[in-house]
Amino acid sequence: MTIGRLADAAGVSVDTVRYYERRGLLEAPRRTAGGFRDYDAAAVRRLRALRRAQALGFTLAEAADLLALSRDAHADAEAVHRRATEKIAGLEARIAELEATRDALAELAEACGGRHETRAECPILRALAGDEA
Amino acid sequence: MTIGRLADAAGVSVDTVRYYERRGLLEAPRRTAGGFRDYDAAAVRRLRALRRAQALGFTLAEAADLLALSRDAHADAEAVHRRATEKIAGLEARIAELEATRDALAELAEACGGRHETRAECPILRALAGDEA
DNA sequence: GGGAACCCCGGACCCGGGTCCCGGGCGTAG
DNA sequence: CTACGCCCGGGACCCGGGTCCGGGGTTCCC
Repeated sequence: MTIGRLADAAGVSVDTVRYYERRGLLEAPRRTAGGFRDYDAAAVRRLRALRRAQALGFTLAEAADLLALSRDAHADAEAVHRRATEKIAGLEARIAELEATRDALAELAEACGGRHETRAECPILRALAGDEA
Repeated sequence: MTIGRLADAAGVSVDTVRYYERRGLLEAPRRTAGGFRDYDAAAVRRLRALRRAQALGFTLAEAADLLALSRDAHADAEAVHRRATEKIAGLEARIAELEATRDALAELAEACGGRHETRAECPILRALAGDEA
């Protein structure tokens, strides 16, 4: 299977596949006589697994790490569970940050409302100017 | 006021001030005879306002845009309000994405639990492998 | 066997928001 | 007048995850 077919099968671009190989996330496949990469079905599974891990919020490095755990030896399912728990905590933290930002902005937007005050009175502009008192 | 004092006053680094100037977010100040940047109190206010806008979730370009609105002519407070509303929507969308990711991961983590199944049974690893059925 | 479609490699570039480094020039207190 | 700290410009580099490009070689179908 050529890189193009692998890419199609996994729903990524050819460039992405080569990029993953450079990053060490995807093993370098054997080559045809002409030098073309030649992949097997395992590569499709691996690539899809990487994408699923990514969709679950893991970075590429973390995804590779997770897959290594699943491949390595006597499955350390506890380690996998820990990675997941940490990632959830990270997501929660990020969500909390964004919510705090959203709340602050929503409060200002509401105070501002549809009312078209002059710029000196717009709560948003006042907040930016530092009129917090 | 030198760039170092401005940076201290606004709580950013000297490099950041120069970076903002390069980006056109901060007006190039006048210079001393020796070529040093010489800032006034307005620069401190401007820099702080940029940082506040950033803290409210705006990118630097958006922050500059907002400040331009507040400076321009007969305050178009409605435009400011619209920018805020759009940004809130963007934040909500991002939060929803992260929550979906978190929920998916939390579900897997709970199914996995503390129980140390073999890797073939760990729901997280199974999900990565594509065993969704 | 011809030509279209695909693949090779390596490097440059993108987003956003900076940080770090270098060699050399100011500015000021002692 | 000297020493030390701050400043100058400009370019390179960081994170993460890719994308795009150019010039050339390979495969495969008709």
